[in-house]
Amino acid sequence: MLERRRARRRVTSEDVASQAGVSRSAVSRTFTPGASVSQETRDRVLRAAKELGYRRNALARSLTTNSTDLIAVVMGYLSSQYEPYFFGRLTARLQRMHKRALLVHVDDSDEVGVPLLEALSYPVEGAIVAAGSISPETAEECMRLGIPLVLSGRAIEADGVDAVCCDNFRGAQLAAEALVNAKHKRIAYIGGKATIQAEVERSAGVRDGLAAHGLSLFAEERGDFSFESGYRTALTLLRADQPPDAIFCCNDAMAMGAMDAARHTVGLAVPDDVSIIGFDDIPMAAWPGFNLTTLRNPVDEAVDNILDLLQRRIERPNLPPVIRRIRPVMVRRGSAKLAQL
Amino acid sequence: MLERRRARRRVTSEDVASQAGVSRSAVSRTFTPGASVSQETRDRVLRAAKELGYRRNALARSLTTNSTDLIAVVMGYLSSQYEPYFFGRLTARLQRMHKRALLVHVDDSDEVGVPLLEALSYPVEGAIVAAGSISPETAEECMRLGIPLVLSGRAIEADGVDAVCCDNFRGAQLAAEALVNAKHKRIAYIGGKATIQAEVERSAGVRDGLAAHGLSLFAEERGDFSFESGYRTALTLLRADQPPDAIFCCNDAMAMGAMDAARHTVGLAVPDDVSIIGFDDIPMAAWPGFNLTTLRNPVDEAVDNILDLLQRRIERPNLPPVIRRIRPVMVRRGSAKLAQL
DNA sequence: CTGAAAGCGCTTACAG
DNA sequence: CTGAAAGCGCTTACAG
Repeated sequence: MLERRRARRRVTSEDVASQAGVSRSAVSRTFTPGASVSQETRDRVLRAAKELGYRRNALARSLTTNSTDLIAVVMGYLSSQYEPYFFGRLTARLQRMHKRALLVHVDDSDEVGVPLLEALSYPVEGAIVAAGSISPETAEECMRLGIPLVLSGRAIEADGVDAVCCDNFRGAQLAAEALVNAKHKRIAYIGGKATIQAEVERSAGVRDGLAAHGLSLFAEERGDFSFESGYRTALTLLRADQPPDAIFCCNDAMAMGAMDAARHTVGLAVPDDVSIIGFDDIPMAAWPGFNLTTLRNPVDEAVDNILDLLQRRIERPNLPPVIRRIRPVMVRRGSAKLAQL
Repeated sequence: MLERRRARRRVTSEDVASQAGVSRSAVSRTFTPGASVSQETRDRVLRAAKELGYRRNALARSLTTNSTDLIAVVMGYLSSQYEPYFFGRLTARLQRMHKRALLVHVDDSDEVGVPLLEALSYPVEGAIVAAGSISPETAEECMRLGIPLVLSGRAIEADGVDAVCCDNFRGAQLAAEALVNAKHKRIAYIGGKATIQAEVERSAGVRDGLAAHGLSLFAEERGDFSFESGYRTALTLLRADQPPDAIFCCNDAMAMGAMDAARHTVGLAVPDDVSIIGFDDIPMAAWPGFNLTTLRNPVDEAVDNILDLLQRRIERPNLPPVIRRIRPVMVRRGSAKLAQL
């Protein structure tokens, strides 16, 4: 019975101190790199700590050191193929930096305000927003609380808020140019949800790329970034009297849906009858069945930049806000007929 | 300049108290549901809190209440398609229970010991292990620290450790039976990494299901759960002099790889030339291009059970350990010729 | 209903 | 190098 109650109460530095016959200060010092403790004291403390199973309480510690190593990370359902890939990298890197991710879940298109602010009752050192949308008011509130904010894939103009985004406009321009150079004449676009920044920018980019050659979009549909929506909208495009000879899709999942529609349902060859280009270069894009030509949205580079900006702003909270744009690169695989380089 | 310094220091209950002209106790009470405060005091505190942008510090609070609402969650790179799906659900549910996930990242096949134990310096109320492997020693250590542990998809025998797993053996049996009933004669198996529990159990199950009808595996290959490995090993099977007429794969990703190999590379029709069955029923299995027949590993049911067990053990730490098995269900789509039900 | 005080588990000047 | 003491931001008996 005694055993049981003992198991439940966490061992404290006081326990270790009395077991080792030293003060709590000595215990604290042995676990603080660089603090001055004699070898003998240190050994006794270490021994006692081991016997008792002591682990210092990071929270109690943070109360005095004022550093928690906690970073709030806002994520959604990870339902796209891109998100989990990004997220896995991000959390791995965070851990390597000895920071801990405190998760905030938001339904994908919700404003992050309430759940994020709730999470901020834990004294995090910063927050990374990689899902949902964030209002200027929420950003302002974080600023007031002194919590540095870094947005991923979404940018707003606000003091103390940094962002890293793919250069979506440029990427879509590249896709349009490559398609035009390969003599495609009827270039269609399948967009994502109109409220999402990536859609706005990619949509503008493809139009701009076409306009530079005196062309405009031959046809256009709107999906919701899901495979299914790519499949469905591609069907509409490909069954028209005049089908497109190329489709640029706002993300890879929709591009894959479009490939499926062309090949399995309409009976068209890709890329011989229709070229298809996606965006993101998720791992699945390289699968032989898809072998998708796409614009790579470089995950590691994005993660590096996010962490770098966060660090910077933790150290110097009053820096002017920055938006870093990551250059996408064209990955040529088999789903589009493109001119030789 | 003063402004700046003010922004950096977090507003405390002391600040609110003096602004409102009340004691810290009063502040604490207004934020503690059910505590007795007069309406007037409450109003003044609320007003002051709002003006100052006060948010009570969950960590400082936890020091006295002894409850942090923090749950450590061990995850990997989310590289399979199943993991992010599972993980998104888990964190959503956790948040709805007003628990916060503290993330622990492990490289997928590593032992979780070091990173998990490090995370436990934060006073979490429990831990969920959904990636990596866990040694009895690590489990024992968690037990000593009084941290309830629930494993997902992996089971070990240890006091104070609960687990929820798919009934993999049963699922694989079902696949074997369905294939035999549909008169397949040459049934092959593509396994996953031999060290993973799901592989061990699914492999045993398919053999058992076959043996019940006097059959045994016609051929066998080993992949690593990735699409690529399914593709590669299926190629070997299908290019043999005597190819199988059915392939059961240890997970959906490999089954999709096998489908791709059959259709795009070898030129075989699925299911007319070869039936293919996967395991898990990841969202992608339903995509038209795959339309994969598979065993559903029910995510929501798993999550419910994990959370239920965790709750139970937090309340009653000394309960005997339990392993809950979730029944998989056969999802009949188009990738396998099966007998009518 | 309210406030002064003790306490949660730690760290860090301070004095020795 | 070491320990006693104060303090981090909160909560909770206790007394009024």
